Amino acid sequence: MTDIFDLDTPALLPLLPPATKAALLSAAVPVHYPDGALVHARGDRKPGLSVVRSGTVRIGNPGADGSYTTTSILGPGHCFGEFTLFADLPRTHDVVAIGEVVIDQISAPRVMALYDADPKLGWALLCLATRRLHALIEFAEDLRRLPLPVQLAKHLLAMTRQHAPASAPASVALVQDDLASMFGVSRVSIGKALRRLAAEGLVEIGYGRLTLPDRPRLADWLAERAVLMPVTAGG
Amino acid sequence: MTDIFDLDTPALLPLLPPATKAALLSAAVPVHYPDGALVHARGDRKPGLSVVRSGTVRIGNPGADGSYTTTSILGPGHCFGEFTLFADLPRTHDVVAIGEVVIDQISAPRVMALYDADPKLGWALLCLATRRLHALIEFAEDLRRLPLPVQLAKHLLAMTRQHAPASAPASVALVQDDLASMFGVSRVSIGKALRRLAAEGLVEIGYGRLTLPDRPRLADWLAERAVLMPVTAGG
DNA sequence: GCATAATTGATAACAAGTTTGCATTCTCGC
DNA sequence: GCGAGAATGCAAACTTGTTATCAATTATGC
Repeated sequence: MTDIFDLDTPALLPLLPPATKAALLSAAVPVHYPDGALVHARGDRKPGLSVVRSGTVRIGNPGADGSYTTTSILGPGHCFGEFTLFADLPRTHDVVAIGEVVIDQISAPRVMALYDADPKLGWALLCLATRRLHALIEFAEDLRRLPLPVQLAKHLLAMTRQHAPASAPASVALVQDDLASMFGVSRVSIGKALRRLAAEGLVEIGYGRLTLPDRPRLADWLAERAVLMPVTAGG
Repeated sequence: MTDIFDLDTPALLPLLPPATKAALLSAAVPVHYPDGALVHARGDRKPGLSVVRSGTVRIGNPGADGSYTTTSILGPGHCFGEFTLFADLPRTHDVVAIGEVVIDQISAPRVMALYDADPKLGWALLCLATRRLHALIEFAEDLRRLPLPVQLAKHLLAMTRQHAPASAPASVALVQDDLASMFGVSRVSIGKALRRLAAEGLVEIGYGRLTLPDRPRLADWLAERAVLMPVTAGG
């Protein structure tokens, strides 16, 4: 499973033309991390771009009270570290390996050189950044306006968007605690929300697993409850 | 007053070298809008970059129930419309003029031409996008973890960051209803939160105006309550 | 000055989420 | 099979925010 919670944002590598991609990867140093290893820590100053080659990483931050907020879970082809390059910021999040992971690390000077040599890289990074920004703005808006069950349904649907065919049941391996840390609410609330969706037959609750038996119906159910007209990419 | 709620993000124009800035502005068509005019509407398809020349605009969206969420209020030098250029999205927000406004409108083809001709433009846009992304991620995190009075205090402080000297009292012209729409909460809650801050002497509540009598003390107060270590640019 | 509109304050009934503690159910390894 | 650990279900007391309504205060135009 690749992108559990990527807010439906594309990965970097597929956005790059072959030549640009090759140049980027040839400038990279692959680094192996065991399960649970800290790839970067919030506050680190060393700038650079990182691309997931294999495995998944969790992007998030521990709170002062011991709670943990997961911002994103990234799979192969996804990148992180742009903040350190363009916003002149230290690492803003902890990055932790989930299982065995290989990360292509590209130092800041090499990224800069590539940026100057090939405008396609900057273009792809801009596409990525704007799409993430958009996804995040919508997420933040949802966070403020939608009741939890609706938010939850929306994201479960987004998580399974690439599961084909679209009309078939889809299931995700997820533990309620993880959902809680993603939405910043307690497990109790997640449980309640899930059971409400389950009561309507929109999800089936399993042990460490959720199933969406009828995604088209879920989509309809969501459309009735959206506060905003949906806006999607493409014409 | 320029940027009421810009999450402390820099404007585009100051990020551009003089030559790039001149090229961009010479490709622009200045358009005048009266108070309350709709500059763009959510869902519009016409892509292009817009730069505020004078006045302020409110970026936000009406909800299905008639409520309104303000995402941002932008002053001179700030830009919007990147989503339509790089993310292949229609307008994601309504943009409404606050008072008389002049906007420099730059069509998509002209922006593309400039992007190819001058890497500095892409660089500046990347800086902007990543900083906004960062600000928004932190905002979303605050939204989930901080109690309202703390959020409020944090943003009041951010709003007055450019008021010099830093140790002097600062005041912002703001109506409680506006704050409510920014935070996506009711006016009642904003009132309560403000009165709580006022009880500690951290803010003074006026009519259509809030004053921070002792910003250093407010900063200390905030530091005690932050869930995350602060991360700032530079350094 | 004074009426009017805008803004803020206050209250009550209600909804949603939190924390805490414990019971129950499921899975996996042996 | 069965036990241990993981994951989920449930309940009670509490906190925070919401809606709705009305009162009090402050600017502003004439």
